[in-house]
Amino acid sequence: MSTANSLAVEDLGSAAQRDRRKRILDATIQLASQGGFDAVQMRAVAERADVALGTLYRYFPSKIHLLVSALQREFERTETAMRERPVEGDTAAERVITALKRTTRGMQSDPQLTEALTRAFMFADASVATEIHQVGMLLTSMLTRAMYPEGHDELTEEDVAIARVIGDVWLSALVGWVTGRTSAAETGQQIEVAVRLLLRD
Amino acid sequence: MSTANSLAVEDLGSAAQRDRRKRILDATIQLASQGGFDAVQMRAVAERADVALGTLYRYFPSKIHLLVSALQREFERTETAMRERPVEGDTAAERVITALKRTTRGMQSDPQLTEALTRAFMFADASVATEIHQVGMLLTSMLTRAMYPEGHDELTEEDVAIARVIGDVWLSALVGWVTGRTSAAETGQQIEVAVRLLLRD
DNA sequence: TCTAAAATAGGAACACGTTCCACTTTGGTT
DNA sequence: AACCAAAGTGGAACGTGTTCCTATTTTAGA
Repeated sequence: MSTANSLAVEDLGSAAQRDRRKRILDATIQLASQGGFDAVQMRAVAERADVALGTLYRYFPSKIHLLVSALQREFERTETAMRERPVEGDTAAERVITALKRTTRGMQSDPQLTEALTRAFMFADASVATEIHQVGMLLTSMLTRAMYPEGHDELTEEDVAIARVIGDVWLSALVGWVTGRTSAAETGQQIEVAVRLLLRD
Repeated sequence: MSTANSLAVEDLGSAAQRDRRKRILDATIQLASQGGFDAVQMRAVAERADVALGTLYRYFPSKIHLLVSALQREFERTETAMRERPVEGDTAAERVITALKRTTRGMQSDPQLTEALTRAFMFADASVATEIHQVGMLLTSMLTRAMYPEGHDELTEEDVAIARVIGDVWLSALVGWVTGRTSAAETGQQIEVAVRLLLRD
């Protein structure tokens, strides 16, 4: 869209557009935080972001896109934080467990928000593939970094496979918790067991 | 509800009620099979099942309940079939892989239906906990039976944990496939890798 | 500075899940 | 056989995601 000066893959447009986008995502997170998935109503988001409904749909073509994009932004924050302050621990298993539990605890401290973002993620269809993929990459990279903190560039296929399996379990556990099928403690257990099964060294 | 003669946990009511329930689930599966999640519209289900909209809601309090109940019925069929013709294979890993691939292939032969049922399952909230739990039990029992075909009654906690992790991976893989993020081949790969990581003996 | 194109505002309209209501039918009890 | 409570019918109505349209404002380029 903008004629020059696009930094990379992402072209965020003018400052005004970046600002609108930010306002929309902020409004989304606020509403989700207060009332979960159902409270994120497109008219409410538009109003709170001080934007017309049509504009909201120009930026995000559906409620699911909107929520998954919000998830992506939150997740990028988490990933940055984790990169700045890496987890400690003697074994890969310990570090991964610590990293996941830290993240999980963060999410569980805002249950409504987590519910909204997780449900959106799980409900997303093919049209959201791009955003979903990015979130998946972030998760995998977070996990492999916890496995090999010192920039090992020797990631075997097995390493990546393990990270992906752990990611799957974590997502399932999160869904279980979000939908009230498992307690926070059980969620932690579930992750810990899986990691120990996969990373025994 | 019925005064006497309730066999067990499930009380399915009179023959007419069983028949209505069956007609509704049949209609659901037909519509899902043709057009996926979006095509399962409550008015359309009611019409095809020859039932009033209010009656449909009396039997199934929401679209999600309806679809998850349909999933449950389908899954029970699968589980029975698998019980009658157990998978063969020398190791637990082989048998589990075969069982999952067989099931996956069955689901992939009706993509729209699978999409509808899987999305409903992932979107379900706490109010569907009962049905979800039953499906989870079916899946775990299918997996442990593949792991120990000859009625081993010595299921350790680790065995169950492994089965659960495999189930999680399978679900994630299925979601990935349903939402067009991964191909059928990749889905099989993903499952196979996970099982081999977890069941190396 | 002026102008055409793009973006936004504001809001009506539509679709589908869900609820509700008035009326009718059914099935078991007396 | 008459009766009553439960179940079912048919359809209106409501909420929220989504689409669409016109008028206005902003932006980029000549």
